[in-house]
Amino acid sequence: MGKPTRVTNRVRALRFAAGEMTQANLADRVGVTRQTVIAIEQGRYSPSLEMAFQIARAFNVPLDDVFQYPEVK
Amino acid sequence: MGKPTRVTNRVRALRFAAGEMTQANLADRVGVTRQTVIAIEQGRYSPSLEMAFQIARAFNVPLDDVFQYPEVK
DNA sequence: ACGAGATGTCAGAGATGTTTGACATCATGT
DNA sequence: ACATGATGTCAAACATCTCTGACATCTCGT
Repeated sequence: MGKPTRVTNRVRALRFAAGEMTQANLADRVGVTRQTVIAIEQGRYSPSLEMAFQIARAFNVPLDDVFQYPEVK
Repeated sequence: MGKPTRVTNRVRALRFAAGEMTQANLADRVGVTRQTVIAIEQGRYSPSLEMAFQIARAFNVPLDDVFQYPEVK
């Protein structure tokens, strides 16, 4: 619905790297719904800052490891 | 309006540190309105991830230098 | 063949973030 | 005294993000 975001992320990769972590697992850990995880993995929109922090924490990595913002506009 | 956020920020400090940067200046640079800058500086809500990235870029610092997320919940 | 788990789609309702515009206060300089 | 710029408040419209729930597809194990 929203305009596609410029922010990219490595959520899916990190999730697999973390072992048997499913979308539902991650959603639980972060405290959001599976829908939201799906939408983010697909880059349909960028999450709120709070959620971005929580996701990074779920993987125990800094925020910049999960989300990237392209150089210029 | 929104529930107060857990995310804290150093926008105001960075703005002063950057010299004569006013709220309106920053808002322009980042592409948002002055209202939004005010609300964020006051911690009334946390910005979107995109905006957080843009703000960090406006100050030429990493995102974690501007926004912090407290340890636990 | 069947059931269960993981991923995905769709649509609508609800919550949060952003804009617009009008106006108030304080400090500064002329 | 007046004008200007910087900061702040308020309220309502608007945009974006998140949730709920129902359902489809694929894979895997039994």
